[in-house]
Amino acid sequence: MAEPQEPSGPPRAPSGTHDVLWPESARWEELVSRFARRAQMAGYGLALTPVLEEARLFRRGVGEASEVVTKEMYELTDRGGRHLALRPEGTAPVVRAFVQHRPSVPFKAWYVTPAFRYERPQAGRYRQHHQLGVEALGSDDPDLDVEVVALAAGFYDDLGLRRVELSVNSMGCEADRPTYLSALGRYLQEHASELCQEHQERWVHSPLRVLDCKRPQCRAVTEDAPRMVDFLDEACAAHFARVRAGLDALGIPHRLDPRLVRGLDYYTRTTFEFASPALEGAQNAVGGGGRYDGLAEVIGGPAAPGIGFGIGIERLLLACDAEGCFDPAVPTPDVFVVDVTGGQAARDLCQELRRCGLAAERAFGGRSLKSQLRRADRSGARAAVVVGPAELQAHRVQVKDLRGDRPDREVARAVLAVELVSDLLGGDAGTGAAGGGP
RNA sequence: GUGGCCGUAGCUCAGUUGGUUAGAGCGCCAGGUUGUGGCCCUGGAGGUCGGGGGUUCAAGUCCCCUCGGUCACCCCA
Repeated sequence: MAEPQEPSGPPRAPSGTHDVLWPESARWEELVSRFARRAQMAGYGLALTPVLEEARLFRRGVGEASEVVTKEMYELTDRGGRHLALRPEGTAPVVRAFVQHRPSVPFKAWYVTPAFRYERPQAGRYRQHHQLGVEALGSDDPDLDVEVVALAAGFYDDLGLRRVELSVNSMGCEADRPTYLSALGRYLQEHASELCQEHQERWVHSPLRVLDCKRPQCRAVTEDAPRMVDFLDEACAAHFARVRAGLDALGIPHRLDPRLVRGLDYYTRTTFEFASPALEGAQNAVGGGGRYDGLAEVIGGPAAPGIGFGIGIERLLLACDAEGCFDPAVPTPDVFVVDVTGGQAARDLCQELRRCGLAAERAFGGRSLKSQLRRADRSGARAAVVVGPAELQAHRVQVKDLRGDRPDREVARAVLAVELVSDLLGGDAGTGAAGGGP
């Protein structure tokens, strides 16, 4: 544990965290709203759960064996002596809420949340990153698996991503996994000397992790290792077959990856991962998830099967950049109010125009006419409303078309809002929005 | 947590073998037009050269430490 040293200079975002400011944040707004729309269309409602949870939730739920919990979790003791943790992932908290409140099933929820993992930061890997996800509890119907995977796949499609590759596997269940683990164990024992240095030591402790190892020695060994999919009992095999048939039926391309092992301990049966080959480097998983039929029980609740996924927003946006897609227009004001008579007119006009449904912007601080018009232009507003002494006197304003070549015109102040709504919003919007208190 | 590379204005970057007051483009502000934006021209503001220590007559340039970024490992979103 490093001795913390007092940083110098003004405070900055901690290592591995980052700010998202305008206009980049406009992409986040659009991204989240598209996901929300898709989730709602499929019957998922928003779930908001605390960023802080009891640390034991993750120890038990995510698992003592997972590195996410053992090496990467942000833990703290609060003033009341409670042992808490910043959520390292999104599933366990939703399952905890499900167990705590027992909503009717199937319980289908979507979320957007920060997730915290103490790792060495690099591109696409942060100590605080953000995930979009869904969880569906209370049914083990394989068609639910298909629905969940299809939701994610459709979302990638929505963003214009064309190169996202879906891998699927089945991890089996409590009944058939021991048989597989002993078969895998026997195989690894025979080939232990051929494994990479790290796994020569560790294969006994976590044999499944060897399957995930990317070093050539381990890859060579696991190429012919026993595959979980060959050890599924009848029910699990049928379940997995139905899932794959469902994906085929919906036209969702996918590839069986018998070595797909996910790093969180709770997974059973269906697991899946979306990777973007457009992303350089190792951080190319843009989403992943699976079924967790034992999780609710593990954390002390009723038996309740479930499935879900998480999508990393930062990585997803990197993938969009790499593919050159999802570049939504940054919202701009409809109208920019220029006032060289002291500011009261701008104050009042902005309020009025906004009430009528127009996005109105202005300058502050008594700037020159030239300066205000320059800002109007750079704001991207389609029109400028100019108020000078003469206009003020005559109860009129000048309207300038900033994007086209329509000549300037004078409009009576009293009818300005109506005129602009008609001009800029196509005539029908905003008419009901006027009135009401300030 | 291990190792490699990098850190100069808000942004993208120049800065010669260590050598006067550290530069450019973009952006920002103002002026060129006593009331008219974009294009153009002129000027201005803005830098503890990431931070600290050391070597030296002299450090943005060299050394050490540290912080941050980045890449690989690891892990995963």
